[in-house]
Amino acid sequence: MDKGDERKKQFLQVALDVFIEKGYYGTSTREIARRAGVSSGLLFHYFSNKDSIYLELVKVGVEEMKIDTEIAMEAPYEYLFQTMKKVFKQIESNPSFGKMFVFMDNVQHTVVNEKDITSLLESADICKQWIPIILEGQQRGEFREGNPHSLCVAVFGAIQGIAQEKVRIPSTPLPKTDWLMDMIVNRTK
Amino acid sequence: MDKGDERKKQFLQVALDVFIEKGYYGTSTREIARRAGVSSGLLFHYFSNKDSIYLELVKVGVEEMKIDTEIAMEAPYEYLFQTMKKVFKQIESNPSFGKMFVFMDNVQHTVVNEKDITSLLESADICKQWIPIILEGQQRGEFREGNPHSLCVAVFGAIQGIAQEKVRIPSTPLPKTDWLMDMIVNRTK
DNA sequence: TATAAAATTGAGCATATGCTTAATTTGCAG
DNA sequence: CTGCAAATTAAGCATATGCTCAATTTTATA
Repeated sequence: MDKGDERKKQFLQVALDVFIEKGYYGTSTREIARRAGVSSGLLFHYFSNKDSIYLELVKVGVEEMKIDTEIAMEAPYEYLFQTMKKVFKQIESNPSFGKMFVFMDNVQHTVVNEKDITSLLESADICKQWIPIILEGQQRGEFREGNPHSLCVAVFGAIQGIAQEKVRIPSTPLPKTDWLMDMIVNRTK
Repeated sequence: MDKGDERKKQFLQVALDVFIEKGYYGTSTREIARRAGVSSGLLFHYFSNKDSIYLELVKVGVEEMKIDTEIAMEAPYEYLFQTMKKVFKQIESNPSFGKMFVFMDNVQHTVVNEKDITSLLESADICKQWIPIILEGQQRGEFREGNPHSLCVAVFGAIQGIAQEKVRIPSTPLPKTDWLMDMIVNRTK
């Protein structure tokens, strides 16, 4: 394994922690370097600037947030259910997955003057991905009536909230997937 | 009305906006002053330092988050339902209420080296306030079985998520209170 | 109008930040 | 061991930040 790649990965891991704790602006390149136990100059040997570290993390996050729209459209209820289950399982077993979740939430709510990031984020907008699927689920009678955007925000807000709490307090017990499904599922059927 | 109080209120309003956009560390006293249209020196005529502006906002937020435990214990379901309704109504009609909601969420997830803030936040911990009430609701059979902490995080995560989206995109339609109640209500009864 | 208090400015100090760069160390193929 | 590329450091520059303070303007009141 390339030693340089190892370093780079280490920097990204450390940067993720600091970004979560202090946000984009509160994170200094010096602190990332310090937590990695090296000089700050080395950071700029691997990354061209602070933004590029952030951007690289955002790219990873965007990739993780992407869903398979085709499969989802075939069985909205089943897909949402399985996706939630998978996400919770990952959050439980792999701390860095939860961290990435929290990070992406912060990213969404932080104004950063970098058009690369802004455009990247549009492609990671959960609502944009999910609204068509929710609509499909409603047409099939699997999901309850109501504004799909609201439903989306409620469901994923809950997931985000849970992830946040889990990262802050790792002992937080995760909810049952059914509870969240009850928010969106059509029970009148 | 005292002119000084007016200024102070203006600073707090502006600061809330910047804190939400850029977080604690990304917010500079100069930017707050600039957005208020005055020199940065004036800011320190009204506030002793940056932390004290932040702290004052946190205090307002904590006050708004407090619930009346006694009434809540008497009728958990009804209280949660009414509280949610009130919160949504306020978010819809009063933008600064929604902002404060988002701000308090950011505050919870930002590490700030100020013990005053840390201790203040403990008293504003939503889960600490709600878990006993959820337990009471479960004993009465109004709320479903399951870990109260999980239930709490799920419900309030959803509310937070909705508030976030509403502040970022004011046209976001709010969900029906019933949807969120379905997450926690006992439907087997 | 005179005067004191309050409001406001703008320059500036000490420190922190993003980033560069020349110099030094490390690791390794020949 | 030698030599060379990659890894790493440390100093430093330009700028931004939190905050102070003396000086100026505005306001109010007698």
